Amino acid sequence: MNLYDHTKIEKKWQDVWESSEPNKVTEDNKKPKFFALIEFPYPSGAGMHVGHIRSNTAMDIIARKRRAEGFNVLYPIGWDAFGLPTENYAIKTGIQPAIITKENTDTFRKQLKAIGFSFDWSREINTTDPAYYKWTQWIFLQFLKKDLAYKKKMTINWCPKDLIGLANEEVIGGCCERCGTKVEKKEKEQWMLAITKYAERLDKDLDDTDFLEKIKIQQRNWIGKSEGAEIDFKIKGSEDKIKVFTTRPDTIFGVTYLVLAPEHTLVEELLSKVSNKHEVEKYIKAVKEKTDIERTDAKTEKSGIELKGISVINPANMEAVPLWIADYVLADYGTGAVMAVPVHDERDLQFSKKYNLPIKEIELLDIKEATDKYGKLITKFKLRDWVFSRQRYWGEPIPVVHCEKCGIVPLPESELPLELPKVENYAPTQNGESPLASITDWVNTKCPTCNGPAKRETDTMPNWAGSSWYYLRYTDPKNSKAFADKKNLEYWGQVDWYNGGMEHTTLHLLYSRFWHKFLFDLGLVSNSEPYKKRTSQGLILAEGGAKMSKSVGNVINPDDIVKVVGADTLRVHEMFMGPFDQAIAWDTNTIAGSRRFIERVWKLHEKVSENAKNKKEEIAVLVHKTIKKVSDDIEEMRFNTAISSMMVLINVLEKQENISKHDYEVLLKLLAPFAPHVTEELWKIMKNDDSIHGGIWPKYDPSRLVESTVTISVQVNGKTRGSFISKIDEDDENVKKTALDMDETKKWVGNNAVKKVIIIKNRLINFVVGFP
RNA sequence: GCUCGGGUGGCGUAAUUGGUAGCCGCGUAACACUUAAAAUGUUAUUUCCUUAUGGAAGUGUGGGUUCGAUUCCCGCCCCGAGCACCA
Repeated sequence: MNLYDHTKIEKKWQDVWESSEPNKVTEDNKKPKFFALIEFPYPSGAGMHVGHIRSNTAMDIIARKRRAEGFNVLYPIGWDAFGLPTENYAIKTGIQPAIITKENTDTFRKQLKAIGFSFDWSREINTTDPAYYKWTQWIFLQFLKKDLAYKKKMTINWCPKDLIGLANEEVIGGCCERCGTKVEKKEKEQWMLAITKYAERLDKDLDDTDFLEKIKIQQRNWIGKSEGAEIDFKIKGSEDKIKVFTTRPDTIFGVTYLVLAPEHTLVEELLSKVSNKHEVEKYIKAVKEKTDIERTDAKTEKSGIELKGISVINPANMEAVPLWIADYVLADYGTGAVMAVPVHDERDLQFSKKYNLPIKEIELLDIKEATDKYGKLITKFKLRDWVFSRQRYWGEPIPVVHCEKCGIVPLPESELPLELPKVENYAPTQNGESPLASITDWVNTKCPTCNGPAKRETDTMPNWAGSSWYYLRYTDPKNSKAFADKKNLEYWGQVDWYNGGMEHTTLHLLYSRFWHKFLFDLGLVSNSEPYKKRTSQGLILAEGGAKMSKSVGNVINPDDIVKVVGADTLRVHEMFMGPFDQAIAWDTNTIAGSRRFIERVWKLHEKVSENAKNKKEEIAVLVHKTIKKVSDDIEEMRFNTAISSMMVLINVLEKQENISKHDYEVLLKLLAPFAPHVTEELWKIMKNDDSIHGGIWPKYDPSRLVESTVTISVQVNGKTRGSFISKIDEDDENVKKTALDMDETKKWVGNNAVKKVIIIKNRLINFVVGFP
């Protein structure tokens, strides 16, 4: 018989699928729909990562199973292609980012096709395609119309190496997420999106989703909803009040001083009345010079200064307490002012000790009563508005102009897409302007309203923009009249299952939920949540457990693996390595096991016999059990144990003299989503005309999951001393009698009195005896 | 510090959710096939004591509940991820 030749088989079927497009879907109302989604990749120059394969294969298995279950499955793919690495490469080489992107997507497409994913390639999208980003810009204009996009002068996180402003989410431990450089502060006018307006719903609506619990928790922590009281403290001898926010109004009698953030708007007003004005000004200046990291690190010692000559009145006991400003109070959370209760707050305690402020012991009030009596109930969020500007070239141009007369004027929708102009030099400028600023004939334009001279906005959008709505575009990727046709949006509805990385939980996942809710409010989509279910895969680390990185040189190239053992083996291996949701170190040596498994499946077809005489109950039961196990495990993403159970089955089948066509084909069907090429080939060898991937998912008979005999374990005082084979559901008395007859039982029970007998049906019997 | 995970053979892991701990795979050893090697197949493989037989210990650690605990409860130690002066 012929040997298993993965190169030949995989090439053969990939060619067939390329021309016949079996996974191209249309909106077919006769079938239930299933929308499977993976995060579309950023087509980096490094090519595909084995981590992509882990996520893609998992959803591919689910998509293929759903097809076999009769669903109309949309499993699309595209490119999230705007971004810094491409731009930096362009700066270095002078090659246009669009050309680099084209090369990279070509490579990725080729690599993905070589793994045999069942994507609908006819719906491929690319965020850098003007026909696509036309609609990203269009959605931005809708935000602008609803005043949810606005410009704000603010201190931004500035990366001095990448010369770019970063969103809070992109600052990791005070450093740039991309290059690790320490982030600095810079004053800049920025475009903002008012995600905080949606904070309440983004938090609450998680209740209705089927996201993994840890994903919900992480989003909730990020949104940071907290309920507390807003309480007014009057400034003594003035009508002015200071509003503080506290979650502990019950501690109000313990207030010994009040603290304002150094940036609090009241500070400037109060300065004239302060007796130590000079010192206070000096202190504020010093704080502002500190970087965010120095300022917000909980470990650095707190500092502050008293506003001498000013005191505030505690509304609970009318006591006058001093007013301070301190760097541990944040201007942009709550009201920027806190009441300090050293007995109940660790930070206030530290501060009090440092500056010798009094510490007052108190009895707590009822939290509800205190809120009603002294203030009002209020909800605050940690979530901040989204900094939406980037001073870079390779992003969607923000479609507005600045007119001297009319101010900020949105481009008319008819002028979309506003395409990126070709430039010579992609490098950002030292003064923080986008490279677009230097293209004067593009920048200088006419105001759409008054026709007078105007300048185009030169900031571009962050690369989270295009990915905030891409799944909607898949439903109707070529539409030029709308971002997608209403009918298609309705047909595909919510994404049924979205798998991706945990690192996107507080960025992409939250941003896209926000955009979706906005579109829902405009009546453009019919669900308020984009994703029904969200799961995530664990990282694949390099051998030894370090992160894979190009600079360390420990990156595994999937092409090399495919060449040697084939795509089917690589897919099975990545699913078999370990639990899907846990990080795991790559180990090239163990691939041999997955390869052997596929070779054994291949070889087994020689044992298939039309008149196989195996009517063994043991095998029939095992086949039913395996169908159940594999089916259930795929739903729970326990791919490792699904494969393990197929291995158990083949270990038994191999030992038979011959096997039935039926049993073999069940194995092939179960394996098909994991290893689509080899199973299709074997399906044809079994003389089937149809495709294995179009067929019917195997069913099991629940009544045939157990054998007629079971092994009963015999324990004495909870220790296993022997076992025997019994009829299933044997009468307790008979089980007891058999067990007592055994030599092992006699030996361990001895002459001791049996105090108690515990029988677990079909599993064990335990004799509890008194010790001598 | 807070919030989530996790700790089981030489290694990756599994365990019907309280019921024979170690399935499946890797590796290792011996044997078969071979002139030989590779591949493949067979057998063994938690550790310790024991000639076999047979014992004992054993799921990070210390307690507890139970006839019985990897699983449940309490305390502690390590590892990973996320957040972090959020009042």
